[in-house]
Amino acid sequence: MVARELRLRSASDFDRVRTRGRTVSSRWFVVKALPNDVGHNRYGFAAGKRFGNAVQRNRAKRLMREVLRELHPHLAQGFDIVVIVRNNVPSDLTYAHVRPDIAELLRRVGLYHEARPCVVHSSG
RNA sequence: GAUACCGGACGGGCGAUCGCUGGCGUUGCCAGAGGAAAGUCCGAGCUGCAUAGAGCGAGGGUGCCCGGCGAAAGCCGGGGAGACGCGUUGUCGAUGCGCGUCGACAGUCCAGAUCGGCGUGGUUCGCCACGAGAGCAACAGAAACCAUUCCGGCGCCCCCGUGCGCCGGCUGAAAAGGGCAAUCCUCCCCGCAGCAAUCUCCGAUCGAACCGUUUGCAGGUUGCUCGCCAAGGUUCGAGGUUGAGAGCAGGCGCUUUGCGCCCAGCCCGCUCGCGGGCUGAGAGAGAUGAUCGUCAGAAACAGAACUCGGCUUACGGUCCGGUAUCUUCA
RNA sequence: CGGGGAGUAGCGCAGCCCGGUUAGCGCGCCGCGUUCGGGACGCGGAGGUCGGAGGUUCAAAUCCUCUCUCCCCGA
Repeated sequence: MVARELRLRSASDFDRVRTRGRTVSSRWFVVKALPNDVGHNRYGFAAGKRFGNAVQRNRAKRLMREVLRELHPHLAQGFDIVVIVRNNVPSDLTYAHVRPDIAELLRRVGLYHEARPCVVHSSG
């Protein structure tokens, strides 16, 4: 989980990032990023109604939050970032599947520069 | 012992590191989703609106009997009308009996009666009132709901026909005795809406009242004066936002860093109904997660959103009880 | 989270309230005719678990219960 100051809180913030932010996507996730004037990053997570029931939507959001919690110290600051899970993701998803996918998307959007992308992360 | 079905209980435990939400005495400590939290099918609390009482109308209500629990919904136990299946009286049918499964079933008994029984409601416990109607049944069949006479047989009127009476018949769910109230209706019961309810505070904005003094370049109304308007200030009211708080997290009260009483669960003591101790989720883009170790272990359905009591639906695995079948041993 | 509505042929809809004949209409589809050919037109035809399961009834698209999917509204 991410601390409250680092979360996107209002619907207007979400709409601004979703309409004007830069978008990259993979088979399972969509990442949108937009510079802000707060001085640090803020994160928002979304799972649509068609993704599954409440348990499956909460599960997906928690996995996304966990990935962003770990990657947050290594990211460029000053952006609002929205991570959206797509509806075709299998329901037996685990952290080991989610983390490389989102890290690759953040690298492609230019916020994440990992020295050796294939190495096992230290906090495992 | 195995398999299947039915009913009930449990709904992973312990440990390590990182992280989240709330509280507190804040380098930390404590607490932190369910049996269904779900569907929203019922009933209550709570809140706002409406409302004298009563009646009429609309809409809704799974409604046998007895006993128990409950605030109510409803649940538990027993019994009955009735339905279906199996067995049995040689077979088929009818009927009777036995067993099993079910049993959302009010609107009556009696040939009839202003009487009586029974049921419902009211009651001053003496008794009183009410228990009334309508509709539907395709196709087939002679005939389908105040019955009827198509066919055959028998009997009677002297004989035939006609007629009358009795018996039988194909059809159909049902053939004169009823069926349907998960048809209308009658009896009985029910105010409407819901925490995105509702209440409080702050802001934009709007309205009303009052103030608006002296000097000087100082808004508009004719150049000036007065007056009026505008700007500004104060008070009151309206308004109700992507705002804040309450509702809201065991409850209530008080002399409010706390104390007292009460409620529920668990544990302990025991003089056996009392005493003591511990515990009580409360978010607001919405808190329970991640990586591992271990136990035989990769486990289903599934996430609190105002609260509580039920109903229904979903569910891997383990344990307990019952029934049926098979196998082994005695 | 709360409150409502709808599922019927490939598509859009009737029928449901008040149960009973073959579940009907328009567009679409198929075949034939017409035309040099196509369209239009005319004739004929196919296509339906009435979202799913259970119940009431002699009989259910219709009545009752449960369930699935979709849509709308409420700060």
